[in-house]
Amino acid sequence: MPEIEQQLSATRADEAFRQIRAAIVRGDIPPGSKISEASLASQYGISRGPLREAIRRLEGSKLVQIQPNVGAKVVSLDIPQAIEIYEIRESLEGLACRLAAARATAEDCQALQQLLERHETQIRSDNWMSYHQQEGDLDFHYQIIQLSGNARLFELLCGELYHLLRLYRRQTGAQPSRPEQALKEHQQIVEAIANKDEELSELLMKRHIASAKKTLLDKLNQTLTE
Amino acid sequence: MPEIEQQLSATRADEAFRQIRAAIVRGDIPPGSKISEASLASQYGISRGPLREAIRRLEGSKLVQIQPNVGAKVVSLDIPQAIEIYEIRESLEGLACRLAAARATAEDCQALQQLLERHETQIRSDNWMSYHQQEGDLDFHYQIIQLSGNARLFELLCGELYHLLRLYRRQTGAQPSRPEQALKEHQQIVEAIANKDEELSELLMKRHIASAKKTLLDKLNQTLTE
DNA sequence: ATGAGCTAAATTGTCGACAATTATTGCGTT
DNA sequence: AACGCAATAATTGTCGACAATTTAGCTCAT
Repeated sequence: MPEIEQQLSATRADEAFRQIRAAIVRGDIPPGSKISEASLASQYGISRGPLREAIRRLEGSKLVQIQPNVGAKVVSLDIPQAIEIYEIRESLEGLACRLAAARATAEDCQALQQLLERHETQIRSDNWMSYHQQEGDLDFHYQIIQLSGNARLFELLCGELYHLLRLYRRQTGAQPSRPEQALKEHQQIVEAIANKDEELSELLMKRHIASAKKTLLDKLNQTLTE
Repeated sequence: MPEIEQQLSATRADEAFRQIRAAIVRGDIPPGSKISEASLASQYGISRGPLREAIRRLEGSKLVQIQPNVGAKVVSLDIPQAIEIYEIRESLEGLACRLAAARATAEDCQALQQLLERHETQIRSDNWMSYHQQEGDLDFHYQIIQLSGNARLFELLCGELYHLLRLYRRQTGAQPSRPEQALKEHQQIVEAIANKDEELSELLMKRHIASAKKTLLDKLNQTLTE
């Protein structure tokens, strides 16, 4: 019996891409910092060729910005840029939620319900850290987006925007910060989906995200007036 | 006097990226066809290194799909995928139009008006080809999106989705096919923006795009039932 | 004829070295 | 001491060659 080799990535460039992306989102490579090809190449034990390919793919994910003949820098999001992202997210997740309401089966809704119940018990427990808050919140949104059935929408939201959101949250240390309210809104959303009420589902999801956007707008105004 | 060298792109990889992208969108490299690194490299007179970087960036633009150890293929959109794109576009351009209504100045609205008047005269002229139809239509949407003031939204719609739309239209030979109706809808949208009616602007734009989406849905059903 | 298995050709992945550009350091002048 | 400039160091861009993998073609047995 041959050993089962867990082939995480077929190519070294792909492997480097995933690891660097994780390092950026995790905050190990701080936002705004310059990426040295030679340094990273030796760090991952690969040549500069595959590494450059990985960087080009990171650019496609909007996680780094490349300046020709100068180098790549990890993106650093300011508040106006984060607001731009939230505007897009509000629109797209509203769409996702409407589509989910149209297509979700009874089993799908039950799974969503169970997810929320898990979150509720976790909120009431003591070892509920802000990290799990964030991940729990993202779990819920991931599920909804996947239920939309629009693969490109899923790719766009979960494959691009969410990495940027994670990055921004880690950069500013901003946690969702209102777990009970968020859970309540999540429950309302699931109820609307279960009732197959497309319009209400979209409205509630947009409002849910708009409340997070408003926090950013307040922070921006606060920054401008002080 | 030294000759003025028009430095279109700083690097060969970037130059190749733009040229290949143009070739794909133009249809010179047909959808679904495989991309040979050696062939393209010699065609553009560069080495395989920069070419591979260009391909990785094309993957980021969703114009090619890469299979490790196999190669890159130009994407080939079927009707369900095109519908997915139109769903996203409907949502995002609705957002863009609402933002544009909120921010557009009187001069902006006047420029939009003049653009539509140019289109009107072109429609009534004889040498009005479907190619210019499409470009004129895109012109209008470009302007609106730019007026939204959301740079990331502009990047997303005009830098990614629109290339895919062009590709799909060229692949299927589907022209907008209702220039008078489209122009009328464009005029209504501009009027709503000029009145700073955000909700109506968003509604009209979404409806405008939804009508194109419906054409695709009809085609899909027709394909399924025949 | 058809299909499995092997061999060879073609294609992709990776590397190290060199060229070109940019960033830095140190010097000299004002 | 501050500024500009030149030489140098560091970094990015590019190339050609080799390794690894996939694909194509061929042989041979059923």
